[in-house]
Amino acid sequence: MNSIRKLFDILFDYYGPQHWWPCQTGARWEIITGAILTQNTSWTNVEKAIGNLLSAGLMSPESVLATPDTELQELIRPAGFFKQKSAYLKAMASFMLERELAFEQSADVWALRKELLSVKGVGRETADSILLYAFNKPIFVIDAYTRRVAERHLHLDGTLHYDILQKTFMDALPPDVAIYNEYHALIVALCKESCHKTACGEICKKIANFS
DNA sequence: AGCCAGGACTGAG
DNA sequence: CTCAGTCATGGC
Repeated sequence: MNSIRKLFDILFDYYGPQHWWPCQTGARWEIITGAILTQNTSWTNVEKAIGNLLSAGLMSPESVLATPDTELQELIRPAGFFKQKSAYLKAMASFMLERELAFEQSADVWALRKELLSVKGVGRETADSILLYAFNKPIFVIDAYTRRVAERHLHLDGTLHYDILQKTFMDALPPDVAIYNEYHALIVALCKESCHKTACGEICKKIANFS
């Protein structure tokens, strides 16, 4: 058993299933919207922006594209970087209108990833989050939390290149959407409980026993 | 009063 | 390819 799998087992045993992505409607476009709005931004701010969009009846690619930039920017303002992100949302909305069906049908995850990376505003993490949580494709998401946990609990170099770190996790795990989905969610759960605090909680002691 | 949050783009070297 | 500068709000 490798330590990456062990950590998953410990976290799953401790926290249980997380049923991500955090979402009001569960709609695919809301997941995609959240993935873009949360770029370098706390989730509480993203929730406000998403709430504004829902209240305004603008939670779909079509309605977003039909909204003037300045109006869209006001709605997503709480999520920060609102000028950039309004453009990113529209770019992604156009892309979805064009490619959503093809994405549902294709099993070539890496080809889909490459396509997503060509959309303005979509980097590696955003692309992988969309693939995993909006389309249920088997790909592992690396983010700031993952890097923190990798360094702190798995003795890995948290500054490794995204693709390298991603491959490290994927090679150590079964190619299973449910596992990739849960693992990332569990890492977030762990970080929200203890990684920001100076003192580690009970869970960190359990992890320490193995590593 | 700063510092930072579930990044990505751009330009420079 | 690596690196700094830029983008912006809200919570602590």
